[in-house]
Amino acid sequence: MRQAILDAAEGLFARHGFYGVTTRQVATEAGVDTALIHYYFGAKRELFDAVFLRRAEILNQERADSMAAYEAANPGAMTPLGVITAFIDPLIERSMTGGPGWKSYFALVAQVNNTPTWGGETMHRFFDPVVHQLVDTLKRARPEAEMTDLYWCYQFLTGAMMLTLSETGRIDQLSEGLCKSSDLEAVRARLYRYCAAGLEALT
Amino acid sequence: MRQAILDAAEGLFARHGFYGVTTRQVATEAGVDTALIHYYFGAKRELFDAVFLRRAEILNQERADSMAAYEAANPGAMTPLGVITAFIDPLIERSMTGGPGWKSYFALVAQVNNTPTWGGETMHRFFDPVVHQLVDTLKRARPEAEMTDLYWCYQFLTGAMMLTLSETGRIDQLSEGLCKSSDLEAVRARLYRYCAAGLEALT
DNA sequence: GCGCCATTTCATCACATGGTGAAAAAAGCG
DNA sequence: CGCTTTTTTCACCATGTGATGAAATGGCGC
Repeated sequence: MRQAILDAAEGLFARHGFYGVTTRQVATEAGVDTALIHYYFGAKRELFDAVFLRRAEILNQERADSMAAYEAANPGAMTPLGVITAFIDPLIERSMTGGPGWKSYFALVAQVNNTPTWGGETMHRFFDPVVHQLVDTLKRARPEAEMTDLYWCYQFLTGAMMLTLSETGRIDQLSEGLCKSSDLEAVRARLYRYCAAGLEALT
Repeated sequence: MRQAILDAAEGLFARHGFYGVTTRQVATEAGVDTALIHYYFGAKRELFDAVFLRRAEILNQERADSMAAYEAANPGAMTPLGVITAFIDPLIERSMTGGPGWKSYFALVAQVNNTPTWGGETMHRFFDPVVHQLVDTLKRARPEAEMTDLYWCYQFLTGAMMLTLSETGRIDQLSEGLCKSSDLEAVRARLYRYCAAGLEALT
């Protein structure tokens, strides 16, 4: 039941945001009583945090491993493209093969990422260590780069990446079917190079 | 009063999103009665659209003019950097000198941009023409580029740009004060080159 | 002053909201 | 089986929600 509640909450929060979802909707979707949500998670916000944490832990582990593996395999010969690929690819992979729960999750993170009041603080709580690992690894790949530039690069990267992973369907409508949000192979073929080239241009 | 309501709604929607704001809060903030909101705008969603439309019109005009002026000044010698600068700079300029209302507005657009269900549709309704102008102009600057690549470039660009313009404070916390969300000159010095280099790398 | 209009306030409705405590059911265990 | 503990349901509360229609207020030409 605990997992069923998390799954239902994840999907709903992803579609309508924190305030756009009621505990009753979550309960109905999960097929349980409203009170059960409070029994397991307490207040609504704590449920949200539980949803957020569940996959964040997995993601942080995979990304840390991915970057560490890349660095170990290319001692002294790291490129920004390689580091960035190691940083992003675990997410693309999960989105492509992890099932609909992961798609919802990324849409959720994208919203939080762009939420002013508590979004920055939430991202900070769950994702800061792995981002610092990215920036530090990039610094080792390009020692002459300024830290400020690297942080800005991360900002641009995460904005582009999360919007793309959230698959809002905007690009489908805009390009009149030429591009498809769901075509993550097309993203893979472009996003990494895009971000790497941007970084090279700034350093 | 009409403007006061729009201002209050804009600030609140930007901070808490559509569902995170009640008509009563808007009324209190604007110093008017709840019923007045319905008198002027009808349903809550129509109020939201009115907020969204007010500055979208200004923005679309300025961006269209900016890109047209660039093209007129550089016949046959356009660069992606120039086109992208002409596309983004009006927003940066407004955010820097337009007052707090504009800052709220960009935070609002950033959220809508990342909203799955109705976000794509809303962006489509208000901003599609000027984006098509961007893509078409880029195509004239780089005729050999594929349209699909240009659309993806726009997707990455808008993700990076809107997250940055929403000034969530995340980069401040992440970089421990090294970078400041509010330092739009720092953004100007980096974002244009970043996006232009990304585009060149894909074409 | 007076009628006419747009604007603003007031009182209120029907319903949704997050949350709670007690009771019921199910599961673990000798 | 009996007993305890965990899990699930039920009934309910206080408050907040978007929205409405009637009444009051204000400005303005005459």
